[in-house]
Amino acid sequence: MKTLKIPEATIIRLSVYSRHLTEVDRKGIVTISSGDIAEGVGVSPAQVRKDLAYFGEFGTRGVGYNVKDLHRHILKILGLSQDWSVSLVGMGNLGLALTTYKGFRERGFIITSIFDNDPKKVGTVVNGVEVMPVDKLVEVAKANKTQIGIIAVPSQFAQETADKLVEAGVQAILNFAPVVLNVPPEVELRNVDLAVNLEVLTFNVGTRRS
Amino acid sequence: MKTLKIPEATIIRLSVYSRHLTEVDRKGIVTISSGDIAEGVGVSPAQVRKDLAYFGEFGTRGVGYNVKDLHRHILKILGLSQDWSVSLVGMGNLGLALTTYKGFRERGFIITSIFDNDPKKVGTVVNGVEVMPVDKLVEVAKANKTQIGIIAVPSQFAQETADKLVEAGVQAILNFAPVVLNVPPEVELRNVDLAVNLEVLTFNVGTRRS
DNA sequence: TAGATTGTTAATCGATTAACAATC
DNA sequence: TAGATTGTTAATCGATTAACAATC
Repeated sequence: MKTLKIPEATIIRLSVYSRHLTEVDRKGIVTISSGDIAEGVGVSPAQVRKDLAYFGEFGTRGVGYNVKDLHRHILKILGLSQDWSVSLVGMGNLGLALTTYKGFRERGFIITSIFDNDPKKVGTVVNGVEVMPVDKLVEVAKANKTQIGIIAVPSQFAQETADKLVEAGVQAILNFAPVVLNVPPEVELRNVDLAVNLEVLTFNVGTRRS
Repeated sequence: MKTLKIPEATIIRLSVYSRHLTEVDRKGIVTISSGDIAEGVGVSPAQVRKDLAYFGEFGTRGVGYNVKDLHRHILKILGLSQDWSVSLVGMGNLGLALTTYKGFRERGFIITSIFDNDPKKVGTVVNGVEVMPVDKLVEVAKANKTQIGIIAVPSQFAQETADKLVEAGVQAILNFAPVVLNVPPEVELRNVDLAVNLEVLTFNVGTRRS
């Protein structure tokens, strides 16, 4: 098995293709070409074929790709042929939104524990999961074999939360706090910065030739 | 003024530098080198200098950059030396989280109108802004000179929401629905897909040599 | 066979890194 | 002046696009 370096942009697009294939499959369409996929998601056909080619040969020349088959392959590639146990830390408005976000469960991300330090929140049940004090994080997340931690706490508590998640043995962390976190290299870290997205927009608006 | 094409990655990093400079300035530090910034945000010093060089010469050789001065310049570049009037559509849990998100107001993004079609939500006041029916969107957003629209509605309503925002004359749209939207080229569009972020993580976890 | 579409290579384009002259 | 650090160029690395042979 060759381990070519895969561009992250390719992974993001695979995720988008996959969602598109869900739609296409729902419509009962059996076969799809790279051109069809490309049109559906707004990239070039060559890009679609190139992205898929990193992982194997999934199509038939002259015909295209079998929708169900390709979809299965992409889900497998993305690691979505299994469920993932997720721990969410921080039950503010963002935490609540993430907990109830349909897109997570649909893709196999199951929130199995929730932590917050607010005594008013501890003990309440959100989406079927009881909110526990952050003190319990390491113990509970370990016991649950939690694989992914989501940080939705205020920035000043983000690093200590990350430390606890690492101690609990998570493999990956998704961080919504706009700070740079330090985690050991064996833990995958990804940052989502909501304000940055608006700032890219305002930069683009500002530099538009008009 | 030369209009070199600026990488989007540069814009994202400028946003990160800017947030770091807020911290540094708060500590009372007056001068900072590209190496200090680099260390603070986890990139290389050359990258910092290159990013800044797209926009001018902000430092002093042998000395570094004046913190306040550089910060002001970056904010100006990002279009943050003015406030932006933002309209939020969809007052679900995500909409609520976005409305109360401190990071937006801090950076000059002011949510001036909120729309939802749920009669139970219409008329309520969230963070000082009254929720209005989506029917009113075009009229109200126009009257407010709304510049940015945020889409936080279920996927199946995302395109019609985008259409209304375009009709209202917004310059940019931030879309949280995991669908591909069509908007005219003069409207800037950016998609935030929360599930994709988790999928990049699970892909990386799955392909780790271990 | 003729038409269609993949998989893959080569060419192009773009972004990052390294190195260093300029200069405070 | 000596030391430090920028701004910028050249070299490297990586990703996208175009083209086309393979093949259904």
